[in-house]
Amino acid sequence: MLTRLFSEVLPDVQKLAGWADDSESEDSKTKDDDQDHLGDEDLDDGDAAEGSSRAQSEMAGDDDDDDDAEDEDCGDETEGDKPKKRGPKKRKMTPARMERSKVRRQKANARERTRMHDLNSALDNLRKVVPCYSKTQKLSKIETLRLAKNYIWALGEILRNGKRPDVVSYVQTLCKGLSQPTTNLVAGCLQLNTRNFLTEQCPDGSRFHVPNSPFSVHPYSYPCPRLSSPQYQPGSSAHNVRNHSYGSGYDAVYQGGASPDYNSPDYEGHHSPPVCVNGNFSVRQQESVSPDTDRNYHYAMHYSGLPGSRPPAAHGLPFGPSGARSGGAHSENIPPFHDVHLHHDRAPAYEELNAFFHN
DNA sequence: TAGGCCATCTGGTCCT
DNA sequence: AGGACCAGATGGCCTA
Repeated sequence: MLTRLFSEVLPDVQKLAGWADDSESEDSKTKDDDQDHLGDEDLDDGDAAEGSSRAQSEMAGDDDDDDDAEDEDCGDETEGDKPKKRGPKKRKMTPARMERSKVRRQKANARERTRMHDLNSALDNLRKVVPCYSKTQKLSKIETLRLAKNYIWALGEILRNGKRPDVVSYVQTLCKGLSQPTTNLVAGCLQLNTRNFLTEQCPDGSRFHVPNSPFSVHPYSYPCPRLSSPQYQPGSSAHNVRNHSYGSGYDAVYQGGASPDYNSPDYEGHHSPPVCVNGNFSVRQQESVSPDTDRNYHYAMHYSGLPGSRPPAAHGLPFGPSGARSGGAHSENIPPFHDVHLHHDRAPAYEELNAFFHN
């Protein structure tokens, strides 16, 4: 069920994307003006990066650890009329104390490394459950979160409307706010034939339609500036997800059509300007359409449980179209895929989603 | 070389 | 006191 997918993925995504509450902004970052304890934190020169100058300036007074005068390094004499600082006095940095501080800092560093590794692991798992996954071309962290957010939104729209969406809206929703390379990758994953968008133009030159499409497709009323833009270089960045520039993706015009109500209060999609989905489909994507892709001219959402609609065997998906999986159903157990894959056949939720898209 | 992305270190803050 | 979480700083790697 979709609700099960929500319950599995949503908490992580909410945490990762910072959805659940924006209360962190109200997190009082009031700096305690009494920072004498900083002097106790000896910086570890061994494994530390060359590091923050602020920290090095903080430790200036700790070098002579065996010095008896403890209070001078607070700079009290320079405070002038200010009262002497209260609170615990700064303690001497004996060699033993420095050693303990060093060990404590190393332990903290190790914990932080582990924590970040866990976070990255969670992101990897998230990459595997969003509609597009490439082992060789990983989505960046921010793009993964954006795509996941869009994906959840799209699924929610399906639940709310109770009917299948048109595929263009679905793709547009998925690609909302994504960079052009990521959009290319997503479109490639969905095997959305760019021919539909780039060449199937109506005589009036302003509307598109998708012939033979099983989906209801809404015409586009506005031409996409990217297609005629000098910056639009067909095939220049297809499948190049990393090291891309977000700049060029933000000046495009959203292409109207049937789409979720992005202005609805429960859609928080204004982090980035919308992208032009049409323009994001590069021609290389079109040119690189393999015979397999041509055979799967219809969108990859057609990978469903029905006979004859399985994904290409070359993908070698370990799971059958029924969504049955050996072992646990938790996303942690999803094995890696060898290349770009759809995920709609890996869980009952996908099966249900497929039902919407299947004729 | 600039810009994007990432890993890591670090200190501050909050919580138990 | 110690751990978790966070954000800033820094440097490395890669690509256009």
